[in-house]
Amino acid sequence: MLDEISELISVEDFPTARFETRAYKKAALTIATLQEPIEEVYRKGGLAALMELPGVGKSIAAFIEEYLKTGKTKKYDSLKKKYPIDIGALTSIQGLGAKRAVILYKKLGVRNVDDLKKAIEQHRIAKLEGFGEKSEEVLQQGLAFLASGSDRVIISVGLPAAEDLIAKLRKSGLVEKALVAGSARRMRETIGDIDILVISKKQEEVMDFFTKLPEVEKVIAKGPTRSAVRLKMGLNCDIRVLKPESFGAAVQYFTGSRDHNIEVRQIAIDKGYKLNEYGLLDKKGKNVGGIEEEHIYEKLGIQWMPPEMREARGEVKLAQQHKIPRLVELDDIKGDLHTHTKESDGANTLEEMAEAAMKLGWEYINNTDHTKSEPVARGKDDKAFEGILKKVDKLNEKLENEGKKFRVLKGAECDILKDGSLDLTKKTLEQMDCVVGSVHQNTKMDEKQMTERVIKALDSGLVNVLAHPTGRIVGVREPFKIDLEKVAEAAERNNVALEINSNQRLDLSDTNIMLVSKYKVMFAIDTDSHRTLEYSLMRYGVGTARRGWVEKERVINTMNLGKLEKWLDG
DNA sequence: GCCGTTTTCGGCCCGACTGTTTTCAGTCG
Repeated sequence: MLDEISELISVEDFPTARFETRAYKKAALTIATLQEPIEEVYRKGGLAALMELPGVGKSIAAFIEEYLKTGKTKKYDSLKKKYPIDIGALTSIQGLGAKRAVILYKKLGVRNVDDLKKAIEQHRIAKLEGFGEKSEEVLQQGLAFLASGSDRVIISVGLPAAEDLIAKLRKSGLVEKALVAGSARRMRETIGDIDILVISKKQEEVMDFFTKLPEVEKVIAKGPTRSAVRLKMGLNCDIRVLKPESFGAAVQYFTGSRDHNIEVRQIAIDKGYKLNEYGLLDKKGKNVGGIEEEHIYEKLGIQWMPPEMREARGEVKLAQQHKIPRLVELDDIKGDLHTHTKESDGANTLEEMAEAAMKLGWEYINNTDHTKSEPVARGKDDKAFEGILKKVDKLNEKLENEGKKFRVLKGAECDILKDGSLDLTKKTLEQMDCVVGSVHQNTKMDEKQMTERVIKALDSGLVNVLAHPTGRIVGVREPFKIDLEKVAEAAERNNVALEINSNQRLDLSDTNIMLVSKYKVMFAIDTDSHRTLEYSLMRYGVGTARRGWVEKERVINTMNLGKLEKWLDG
């Protein structure tokens, strides 16, 4: 409702309309990204608690209270009476904003997406004043795009696509510098578009080259400094050609996030500067920023921070105090504690998995085939694990004889059953170096039951890592209900590491990592690889950990083998 | 309508691109 109000006010022309639009938009965003339902906030703290929320003041707090009490609000109803249109759906169409949506309503009676479709079919839009053939075409394409259901893609798909484009730009010889900005640089779990920044003296040639790449499906906009295309893979991609002296500011600006930038820009203003994508400008309008974004932060007296942290979650304040932590890096990773082989549902042999891990410079992997309750994944019972463990011993012996400094740990991805018991006997599990416990089935239980189930497994003392603690799969499966704080408490108590799964799960997520970080809990960043190629996913787990502000010291697979073994025994 | 270690009144980001226009409004990021 707040979003709709924001849109509808934007078409009004009273003097402060554009600012009220922004105010409602901000409040809507705050509430949409709240960690708990707004009902809870109000129930706990009433009107005062509502007004504590960023962007929520007296009026909007009263609005929320009215809604929670009566299920409706006068403000919304009266605006909807004036503009009885589905403004949210209409403005979600690329190329259609609130103003023209209202014009379409007033002139043609278009109230929703279906009406718009009809108006386009009847060719009525091109004839309107202020519109034209091209406008009608743009709307038609916008509708088609909407229908195609194009959405955000997971970072492990989006970032490589962006990096391929960067590689092509560099190879073209037309650019002096090229990099990916935006949410991909921040390693957000999903990205909605790709932002590319380049320095080049050959603006026009770069744009020609880029818009004609085979990956491009359609050119949306093309100018000397900015072009936008739709890629065949379904994402939009923006490219900007910059002058060297603006590059630092542009990298900072286009990396975002938007909220982070608002905070940084405020500091610039306080210090008498003006910060935009072209530079950090002093009072005389002279650009004092530099070619690297570090210069911008430096000049503002803020410590530079990794892009993954820039989500307006307190990092700016921390940077002002020069207390930015040293986050875990891909190079810190010494091995992978969650891997599968052909033995269960993987694609490679144990030897191949070990070989590939050695090539990455890792010191160990943990061999974790599925257990018997996962027949689909060809899970193994106690008897079968006897054989598997022997195989691991044999391989380790062979590696040692060859003088290789590498170890395969004995483990399993052991199902945590419905009642919290484990899918293998104590005897089998005790022979293992590192047991990864995970919930795969009966995930629909209520929060209390699920929490107790997992805690019981952790309290068994047999589990070393809790895999994908919320069970979610990005874009596929919602997390199950579980009280992660209680789980973290149990994990701390039992010396169990919580997994940050690098595969399509990205579980724990960045915000969940932050949630459990108040406990002295350790993490394991795993790839859950089912083939050697999936080891490359490790960077996304590390990225997610970094988004949760995780330091190297909190990650057990940054330890060398000796230290890790000690930790596992402890 | 929100916000405030310089302000409780007076600010609030702004430039690029496009289409429909003869100088600009709408949309987007």
